[in-house]
Amino acid sequence: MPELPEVETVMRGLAPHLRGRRIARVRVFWSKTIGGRGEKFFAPALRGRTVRRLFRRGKHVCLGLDDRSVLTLHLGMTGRLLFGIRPGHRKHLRLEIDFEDGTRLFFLDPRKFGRARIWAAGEDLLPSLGIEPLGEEPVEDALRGCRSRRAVKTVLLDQSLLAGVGNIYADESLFQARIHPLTPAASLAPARRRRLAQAVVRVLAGAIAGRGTTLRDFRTAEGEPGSHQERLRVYGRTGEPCPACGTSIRRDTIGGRSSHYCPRCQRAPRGGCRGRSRSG
DNA sequence: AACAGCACCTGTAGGC
DNA sequence: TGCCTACAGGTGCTGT
Repeated sequence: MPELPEVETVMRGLAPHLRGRRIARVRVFWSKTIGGRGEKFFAPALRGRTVRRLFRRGKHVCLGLDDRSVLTLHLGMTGRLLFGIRPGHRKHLRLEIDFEDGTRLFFLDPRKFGRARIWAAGEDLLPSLGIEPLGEEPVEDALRGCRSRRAVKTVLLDQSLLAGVGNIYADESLFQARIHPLTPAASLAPARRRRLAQAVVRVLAGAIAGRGTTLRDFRTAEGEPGSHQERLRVYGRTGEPCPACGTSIRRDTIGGRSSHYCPRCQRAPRGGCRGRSRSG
């Protein structure tokens, strides 16, 4: 569910409530939610710590603590971070963090794909992640450095290249850049590569402005849905007319993920779409 | 190296 | 109503 814009929105909602707060108690209700050194280490490492700052890295919400350790929270597909929950949501409660001032943070996660992990002071934080698409390093450079013949859609989802792009925004970016999702990444001409890089940045920034996309589960830290779903052009619009040319939006499975695109605006790559390469 | 397939999980929507 | 299947915003492992 949550991609970069949703995680950014959650983090921004949490920050004013958590900054400067001291952790009083941590309760784990589903042990597999805890990564790293595991559940036994988790609560003792957090108790008594004060949250200094919140930030986001890829799809992780990060809490920087006063001992310079970092708590990272990944929401998986259905994770929510809320300050209050309804009785019906109790069964999805995986983690609860109580602060000394009475603030209570609930981590709900029906599908249990979410993870919480502590990174020790000085430890390399989330080392497998690539660049931040909205950070200093240009997305275009990251794409240029990618020599892969994999489908560009698959490459956009590769967190070790661009951290934070998920299925919705990969499809939306490719549509905006008018690039077919099966185009081999390394075959993108410089102009199209630049167009794609610009599209990724624009799409992500636009989604943050809309406080994220709520298809079903996503909620801000205040419990409110995002609004960006209204602005999606192809994702989840299979069979609807393309907003640019009216052609029916297609949905194919690429790299195991549903992929939505306009077959007219996003032309198939030369040599066919299946990516079958001849050797030589 | 790259890729497909599946595992991890639960909930919901749609067809019958 | 119930049963069944398909599908879901993510990631990580295994085998080919």
